[in-house]
Amino acid sequence: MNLLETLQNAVVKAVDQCYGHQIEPDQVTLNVTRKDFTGDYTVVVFPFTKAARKKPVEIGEELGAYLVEHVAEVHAYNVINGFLNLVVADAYWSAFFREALATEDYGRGAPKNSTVLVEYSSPNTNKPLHLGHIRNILLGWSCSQILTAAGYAVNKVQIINDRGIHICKSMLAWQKFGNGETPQSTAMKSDHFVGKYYVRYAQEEKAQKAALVAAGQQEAEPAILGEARQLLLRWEANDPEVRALWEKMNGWVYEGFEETYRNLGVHFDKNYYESNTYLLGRENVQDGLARDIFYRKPDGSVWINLEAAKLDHKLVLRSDGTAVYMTQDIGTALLRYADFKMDRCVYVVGDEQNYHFKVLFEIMKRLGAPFAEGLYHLSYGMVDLPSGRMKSREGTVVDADDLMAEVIEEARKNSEESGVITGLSAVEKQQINTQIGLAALKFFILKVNPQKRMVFDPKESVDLQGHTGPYIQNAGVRARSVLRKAAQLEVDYALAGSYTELAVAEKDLIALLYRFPAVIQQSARAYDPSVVAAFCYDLAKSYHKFYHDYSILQAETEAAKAFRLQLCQLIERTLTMGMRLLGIEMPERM
RNA sequence: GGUCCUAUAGCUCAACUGGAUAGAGCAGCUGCCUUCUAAGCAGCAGGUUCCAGGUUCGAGUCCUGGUGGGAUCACCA
Repeated sequence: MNLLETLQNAVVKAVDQCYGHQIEPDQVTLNVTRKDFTGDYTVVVFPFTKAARKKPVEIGEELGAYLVEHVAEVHAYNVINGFLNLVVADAYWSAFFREALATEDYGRGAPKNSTVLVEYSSPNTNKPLHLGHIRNILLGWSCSQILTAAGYAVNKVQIINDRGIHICKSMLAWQKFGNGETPQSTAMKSDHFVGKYYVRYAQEEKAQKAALVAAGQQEAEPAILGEARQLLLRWEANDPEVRALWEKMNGWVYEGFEETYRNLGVHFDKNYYESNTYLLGRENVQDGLARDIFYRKPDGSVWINLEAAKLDHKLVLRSDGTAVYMTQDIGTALLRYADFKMDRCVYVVGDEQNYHFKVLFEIMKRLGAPFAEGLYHLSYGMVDLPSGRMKSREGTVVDADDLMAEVIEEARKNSEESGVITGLSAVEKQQINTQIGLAALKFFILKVNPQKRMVFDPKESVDLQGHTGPYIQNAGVRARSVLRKAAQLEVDYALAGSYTELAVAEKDLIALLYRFPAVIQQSARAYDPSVVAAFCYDLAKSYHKFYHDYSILQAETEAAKAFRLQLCQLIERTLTMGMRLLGIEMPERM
């Protein structure tokens, strides 16, 4: 039983003993005591006033006295207004600390025997990844890591939108204007290379459109659009030549994506491709039709009536019998179940698709899919620039690769200024600058609640001071530095156990570390990495202050030194793990 | 128009299921490197939590009604 439960149960018992009133443990409001008051946990006593028929302060006194007397973990109490602050015994914190220190992967939850599928990224293959994808990818990766740490078996997948008119446009432009050039011959990153032809297509279409307008034919369609459509038809008819070109160009895109993923430090367990899944789902719809889950209109199209779920009627098969997006998603979900037998499935997709997923989940429920209750849309808001929305037309789209290069370059400049790593090799420097730059970028994005639309200021994202990834890395680096020095000394760690008079700062750090496993669970429950991000920042901040105020290697006694070094160890491990859950590496020095 | 999301310091963000005096960072101003890494620490200043009602011992948080911002409501994906 953890401390919170122990205290809650103790309060239940105290209320029963003192007032003969029965309550449930979850009716006890127990908060972490705010900084300005003494204590570790606070019981809100207002809810007991009716049962006790006494003033809140009196109740607090009585409950506090009872708890101190009967509960070993409660060492002291004080009452302010209707709040009963409990001071947890140092002995409890010390015992916890020793146990946590001895736990290799402190923070990790017990295996839950439950499988979660996380779908994220899911790009189109016509252009390179941009800032919006970065938020998606970081959220997806981080959630996967957090769910894993919470005890779930996690599989990461993406579905690649590799078919459709968009890729045909790139193909067409390459055929027309490419003169056979390749990513190799132009030394371009291959997804950017393909993206270049998508842009080239758009230019051509615009030019043709302008020519038509000039000729007074506003309504006419640019010839090149017809050609692109023709290409799509040939693709659908399995034309070998078109398929070969399609495979070549998509191959280039995948190569480029892989590089970006690698640089971001993420990967997938399985890729799904729309060219394989876009025909899926029709049989499931036929099946559902037979079970009267769907209905057919006179024109042959198939629909579902979701009015009972406060949604609309939704089309699931066109009148010509072909699949729509929804059909495909139904089929893909069932295919994935066949592949992974997941209990839950998380879709990391932008919030413009909220309605789509509401409908999808409702349909899966009605189809009786075994995982239907475990479907979750991790919906995130768009990333705006200080100047407003990113618009490809205005060229304000922030490219993922450029952005990463930029933050790393900023880290490099700062490293040179600080001079700490001047002695290292070029490779080591590069590694450290990469770690720092990416930390800045990743933390900047992940510290924000996913649900909210966020403003991304490139200038601010390369900040390395304050509420940032590098600030947290720096706390870890300081701890490592001390530990490195300690390794050169004779330290008798057996003495740590005799250090029992904890300073407030030390106890606060332990109390913070104590929350780590619960933070991981909460973050997993909410599918929200910002919970872990906030924790890492809190811990780093407390450690920085501790580091400033207390001497570790020159501690007053050998026992204090041994204890503080162990404290540094556990903090370093916890920060490293917490940051890893965000996809952020900890550098050795900085 | 219907539905959903959102509004907190000059700016970017916090505030666990309703709990104490709404917190951080940035930007601005002051201090602290002869001592374990100053990418740090300490301090000053900055708020009618969009508005109006309501529920409650207690509301940034819940309810109702407004206002601003956004998304969505395709035989597109």
